[in-house]
Amino acid sequence: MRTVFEKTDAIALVAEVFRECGYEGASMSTITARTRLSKGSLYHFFPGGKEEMAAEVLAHVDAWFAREIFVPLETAEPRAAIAQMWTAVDDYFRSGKRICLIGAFALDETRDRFARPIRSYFERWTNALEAALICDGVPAGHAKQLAEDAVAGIQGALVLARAMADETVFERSLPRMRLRLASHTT
Amino acid sequence: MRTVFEKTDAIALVAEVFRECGYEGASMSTITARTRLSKGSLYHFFPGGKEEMAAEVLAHVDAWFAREIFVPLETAEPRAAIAQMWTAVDDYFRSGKRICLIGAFALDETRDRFARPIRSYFERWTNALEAALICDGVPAGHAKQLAEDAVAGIQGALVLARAMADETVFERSLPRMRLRLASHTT
DNA sequence: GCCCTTCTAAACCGATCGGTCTACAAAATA
DNA sequence: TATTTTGTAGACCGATCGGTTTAGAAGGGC
Repeated sequence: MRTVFEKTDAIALVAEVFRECGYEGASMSTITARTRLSKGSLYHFFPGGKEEMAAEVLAHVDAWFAREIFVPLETAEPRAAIAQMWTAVDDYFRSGKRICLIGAFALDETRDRFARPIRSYFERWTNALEAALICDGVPAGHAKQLAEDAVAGIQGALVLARAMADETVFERSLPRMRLRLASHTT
Repeated sequence: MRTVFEKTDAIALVAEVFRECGYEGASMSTITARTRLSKGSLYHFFPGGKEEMAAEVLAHVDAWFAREIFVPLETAEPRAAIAQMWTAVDDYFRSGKRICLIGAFALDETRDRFARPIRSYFERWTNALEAALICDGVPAGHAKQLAEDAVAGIQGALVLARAMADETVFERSLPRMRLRLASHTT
């Protein structure tokens, strides 16, 4: 039997393995086992091996956030864009059952390998949110800190939810952060 | 030449390697290289190998937090204990240059290996902070959420600081969280 | 002095690592 | 149908993995 995949499918499958195991924890054998893709297929799609897989996965995640969150924050009406951000975040992280792959990569030494994409993901997110807040009337000095608090709060809620193996932590935390942020624009 | 170590020294050295590389990223050769401890020494102190090293490191970290943060929160006067918590946190994470090893372990599959200690570390922290807040007059329904927000906020600030390679993120974030928490007890 | 415990050093082991290669099946092109 | 392109399967490679073992140096008790 022969199942044919597209590269896009491969990226999504591999992403889930990296998300669960981390970069070092995801060996080629776990990747092949969990994705059901043979080494042949993987090296066909990613000639550069594990490093290329991770790089493309990071780019794929970044593209999703850019489309669903960053671009709206940068270009759309601020209130609507911020509302969209919270629902997209809740969607993406499946109410805390999924973690942020880019945040996870940032913690150990794999950060050094992918410093640029990791950094630009978080910088674009906080900058876009800051701009939207300013556009919505928040004082400039205040907006940057609120934006950082929101993004950091999301990351922290994911860590806590996973550490306690209790997704309700994330579910309860997200609406509170949303209200707290909103309270500064009204 | 022969340098003699105590087990306590070994734990502290190994802890730093796990903190920087993660569990899977810290191979025996990186551990021996960075700690300057030979395999012989390591397996003398930790007959159970890597897994035992990590377990003892987790216990060591937990003991530090218990002494400096959890016990004060559980037994001392609430305001003073909470103040002590913020300074201890700032101390421990060296203003964001260090990450939380237990938080990092929680993100990938090494969480499954050490689920119990990881979970109990965060549960004790949030529970102790919640109790101190209630003792200080915060409504019971409110206190748990404030406690979770504070602990998650710390973890998130560490992720963000490291992702952006900018320790000022943590330095600026911590006092804000401190004020926010304090504002609920006055 | 002596022994015995404690601790270090490194050679060594099978297993697994990331990565390469050959062989070939299925679609696409013609 | 013949040919080329695209993708799959898995044997295979040297390097490194976590772990074991042997050998011996340092220090304390006698």
